[in-house]
Amino acid sequence: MAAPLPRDPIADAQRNWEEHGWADVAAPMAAITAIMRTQQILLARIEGALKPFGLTFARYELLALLSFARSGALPMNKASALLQVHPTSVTNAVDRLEGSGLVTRSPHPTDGRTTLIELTAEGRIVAKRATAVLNTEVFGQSGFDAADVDQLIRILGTFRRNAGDFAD
Amino acid sequence: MAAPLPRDPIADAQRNWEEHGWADVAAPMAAITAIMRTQQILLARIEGALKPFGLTFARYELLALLSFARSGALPMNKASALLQVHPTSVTNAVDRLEGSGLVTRSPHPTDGRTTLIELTAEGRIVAKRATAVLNTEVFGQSGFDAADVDQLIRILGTFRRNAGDFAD
DNA sequence: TCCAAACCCTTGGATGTCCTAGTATATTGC
DNA sequence: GCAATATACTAGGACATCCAAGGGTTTGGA
Repeated sequence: MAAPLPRDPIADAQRNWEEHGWADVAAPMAAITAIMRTQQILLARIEGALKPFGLTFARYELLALLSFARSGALPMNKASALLQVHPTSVTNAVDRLEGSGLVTRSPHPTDGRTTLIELTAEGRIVAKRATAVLNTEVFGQSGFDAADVDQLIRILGTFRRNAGDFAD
Repeated sequence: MAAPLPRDPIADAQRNWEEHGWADVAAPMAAITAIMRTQQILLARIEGALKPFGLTFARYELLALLSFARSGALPMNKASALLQVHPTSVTNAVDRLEGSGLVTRSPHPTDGRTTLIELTAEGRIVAKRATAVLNTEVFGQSGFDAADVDQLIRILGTFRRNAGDFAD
């Protein structure tokens, strides 16, 4: 782990923005940069917790999504839409999960264009165990207090809705 | 742009967590997932704004950092620390920026191990123009209201400090 | 009926991130 | 003064993401 910096680099950037005549957008710049950095920190924690399972976050998300589907199966395009990633990213994740024996591909019964992704028995077990570890090691120790968690859910929920993620 | 989903997939995930007996970590899970998704949306906006300049966010960050350095030059390891990315990521960014003629590498005057990255005249101009576009198209239209921006800066600042980013 | 438009998935290419190693230079301790 | 340790950067590899393009399947209007 790198030694902490003496000062917050994002606060410094905000000051730079203000001094260069961009005071009107300095705060949003700092907030957005902080989101980028926070994502990086959280992703590293998540990947670390998943490593023992041979999973990455992208693959875990797909596994978790399938485990919540009634039938344990979903069309590729549905998974792409729900995970909000490019279809090729799903292809990539399925290739690797299939290689690990955690999911299988099968043809859609009525639509020849569609491929169904299905959880294997082992995939279901791994999803359960990985979730337990993530809950304990990451989500249970997020470092956000309860009130801030609520704030984040509210603020980011509004943002995502305005960005066109969902209509709700 | 994909059509909005009928419902918020993260809120659905939160409900799933609660129904499976993980109610105690359902909210932090939702907050963290929302941060991941928000980062993805913001990154796409930023990359879109930078595309006309032939820049990516990683390269822009390095350019911006250099433009705020008094001398317009920084050692690679300093840049790595301030941008909080792996040294190899800086090597990669410098390779490409150097190829575009926006920065140059030069030996450190006293430490033979160190390489200085220096902004070229063109690099300085591009940095300035790219910043102007980002300010107008992204930071100036973040979709966060002023009060929420303050909340984000506070919440994520505390998080980053606790994560060991800075001592401040 | 039949062909064009729409849709689904995959392949190939470009980028970025990190990790592990390896090379070169500095610094430290005996 | 010299060997051991620490630091700085780069090369190569694994993954993930997106875009552009291509081939197969469906759907819908002429």
